[in-house]
Amino acid sequence: MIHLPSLLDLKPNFSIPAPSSVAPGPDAYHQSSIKLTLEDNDLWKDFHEIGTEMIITKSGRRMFPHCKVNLAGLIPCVKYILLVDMVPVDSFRYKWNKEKWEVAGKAEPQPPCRTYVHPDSPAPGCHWMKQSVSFLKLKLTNNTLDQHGHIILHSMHRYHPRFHIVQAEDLYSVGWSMFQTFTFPETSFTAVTAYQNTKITKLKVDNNPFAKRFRDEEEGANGKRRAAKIAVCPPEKKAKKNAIVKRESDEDSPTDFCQSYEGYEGEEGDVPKRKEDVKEESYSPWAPEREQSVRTESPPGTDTRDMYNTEQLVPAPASYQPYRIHDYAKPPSPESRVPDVATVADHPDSSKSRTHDIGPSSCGPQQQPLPAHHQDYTNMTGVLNTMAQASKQGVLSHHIYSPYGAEQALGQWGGPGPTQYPPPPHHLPTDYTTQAVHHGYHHSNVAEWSQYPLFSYGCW
DNA sequence: TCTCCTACCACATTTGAAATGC
DNA sequence: AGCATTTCAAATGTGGTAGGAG
Repeated sequence: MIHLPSLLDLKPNFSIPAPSSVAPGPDAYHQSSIKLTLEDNDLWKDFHEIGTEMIITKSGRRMFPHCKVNLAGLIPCVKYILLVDMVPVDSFRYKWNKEKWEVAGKAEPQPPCRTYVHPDSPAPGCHWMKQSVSFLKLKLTNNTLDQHGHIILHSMHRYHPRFHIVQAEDLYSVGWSMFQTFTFPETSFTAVTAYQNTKITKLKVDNNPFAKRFRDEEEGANGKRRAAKIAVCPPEKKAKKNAIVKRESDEDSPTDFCQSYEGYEGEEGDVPKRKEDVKEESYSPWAPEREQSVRTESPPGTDTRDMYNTEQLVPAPASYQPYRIHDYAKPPSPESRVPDVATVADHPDSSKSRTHDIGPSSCGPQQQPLPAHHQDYTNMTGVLNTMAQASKQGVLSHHIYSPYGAEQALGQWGGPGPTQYPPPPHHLPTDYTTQAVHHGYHHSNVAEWSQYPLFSYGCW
């Protein structure tokens, strides 16, 4: 069992650029070309600047903004599985005190770690790349006994989502598949059962169509309500909506979300106003964090996106240098066959028609992971050890927070009915994890990528 | 007393089936 | 008959709020 305080000590590990020798050469492996960009990045940053909060409820609550990404660089004919999980940003519990977050003690033991598998999974790369991928239906809960597969979090704790792209034919081969992980620091948030920061509440109300009735725009409750309705859902939009409805999967992230958000600028110039507020007040919801120079808002006057493009499992270093972690799947293990799809909100089988539309039949033979991967893996042994060290100290693994210890953390998957919760995969040895490597993408909100065994993190 | 959590509320949006039109 | 579009109601999601637990 890892002691929580050790996590802080490890933070420097992630601020140390890896030796350049570790960086893959230009012809390293094609996975390096995979790009994952966060949609609504500006909205996320708006929230992040204030200190994003996400409501968690017993029955499960969607995120807002919800995770929506664009993928590029995948092999069109190869099948991939997309997953999201939540990892603690640090080892603290927080409290909201006088307009800012303060550390309120050590984090509670990590609740059962769960991973949300995108319902379209598995699907060929062309499917993922043809349009944005939304995790709208992902839900957060504070109910540790949740039976619905929602992601379980602790209130008043900070988390950030990780996106995993697994090259796998099906969920049962995830255990030994190639995968890459992406994170966006601006998507970090504090799980709460009730909003603490009124600025966050306002931002949510202003941007979330479901909360439209709480907007205090145009005075006059009734007139306002009607006006808002007309503005957000004009006739042509409704027709458009109907078309969207027919589209499949979580892609359904209502376009209204984006549209209302983007269009909202026009209304009373509210968005710029908000930003001004933030600057003027030098608002700092994360005082403790800043004291540590661990992660904060973007430096002024720069394109912060590159700086956010950081693959990491702890808050980004102050330098905001982009990193990526390399690693490779462990050779297939009979015991690690079954991925933890127990945590899937919508069973992947629901990938159904839309996936099939562009299914393998149109793409020719399926490709298997390239042998080159193993070669690279071999070449990076030294780096792997470095990361393994960090992992052993709990940086990479969820279970470091587990109240059950490693074995019991695994055992958590045996809980609910077998039909809902397939057998748990085994952890892979952390020896396969690697040190972060500096990487210089220059795309806007493209996350850096990493590769390491899918089951290296504790919940698997 | 304070902090945090829960249940409930009213309202907006989403969803999908039925109705209608071409 | 088949398809596209529109309508409508149920389901779902939202933040606010009161009250309870610790």
